Amino acid sequence: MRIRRPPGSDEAGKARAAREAWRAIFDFIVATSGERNAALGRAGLTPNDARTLASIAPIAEGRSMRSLADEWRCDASTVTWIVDRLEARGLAERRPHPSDRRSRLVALTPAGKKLWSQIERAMYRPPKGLLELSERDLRAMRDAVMTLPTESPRNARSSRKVR
Amino acid sequence: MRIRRPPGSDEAGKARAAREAWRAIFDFIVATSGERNAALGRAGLTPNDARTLASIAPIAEGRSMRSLADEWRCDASTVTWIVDRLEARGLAERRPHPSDRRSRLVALTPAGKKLWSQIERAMYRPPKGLLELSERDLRAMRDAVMTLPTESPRNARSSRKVR
DNA sequence: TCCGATAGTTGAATTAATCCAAGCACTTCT
DNA sequence: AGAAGTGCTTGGATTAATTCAACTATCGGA
Repeated sequence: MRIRRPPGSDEAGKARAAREAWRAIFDFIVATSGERNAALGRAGLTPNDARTLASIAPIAEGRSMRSLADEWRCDASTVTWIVDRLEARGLAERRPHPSDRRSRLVALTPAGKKLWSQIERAMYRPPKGLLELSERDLRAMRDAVMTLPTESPRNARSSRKVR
Repeated sequence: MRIRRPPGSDEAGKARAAREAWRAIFDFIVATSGERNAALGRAGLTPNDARTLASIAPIAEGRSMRSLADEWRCDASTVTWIVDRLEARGLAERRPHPSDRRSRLVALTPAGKKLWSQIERAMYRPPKGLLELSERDLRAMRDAVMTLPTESPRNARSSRKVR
């Protein structure tokens, strides 16, 4: 039995386009992940380290350990361990919280900021394969993809007050 | 000093479109990676396990340990360890190589195939945010992105004969 | 002023992932 | 046939990541 589709846009068509687009993107991401991981490795960072830098970098004053544990849904002691490592390498530092003496704010050191900006540049460099697309396609893609919801992982959905 | 650009399409514009597109895609991937990792976790798989399943699944007869070590650029004993784990869970099995008795072919068991097909489905399900795009944008994106070079990581660039 | 929550650390334990060195079994080259 | 090379496993070691339990210091409400 054939389904009669309305002449304009139909949901099935949209879902199908999304599915096909996502599949292609996902495969491309997987295919190019090697380059990015290698870049991290060259910088002496684990993927975890990179995630940590990414979480800390946007907030210059620093973020509490607690807020990191909430964002990553891990035990507080895991954060202690992760930050210890970064601190030992001079990439991050603990600062006193201005109003709560229990809390410590984790912020990047100048060295940490510098390294992170390098990493960021490497991650944001389009993989070579992308440049094989036509300019027309790239523009269309850019216009579409730039309207994607950002939903920063930083603004975590938590009942606790973050920061 | 201004650069005079040809009237039609210019390289700088293309590079810029690529850069902006990639950045948006990359951010989206990062923002949605939590869901996918959670799906893996629910299946009791590490990211590494998933990579392994993905490497083995496409070749029904099985792949030699050596070819996996080459693909992942790791020590042979690491592959032994990884396959041991999968085998202990009944997801993969070692079979004799038909012509070289030193070699063993690693293949998925029926349970492994089943689990992998579930994982694959979960990975290829478009994240909710993607559906917020208009059908028009999704189609444009799909059409662009489907011409992306696949460059399967399976056909590794190695001087050794793989398989 | 207490007392219960909260922030963070420490110590001990576990699991994943990885390497290297040795060794065995088998293949291939001369 | 012998020697050299290849495929894989074992044993030992290391590092990353993570948890839980116990503890200290501090905050905040009744």
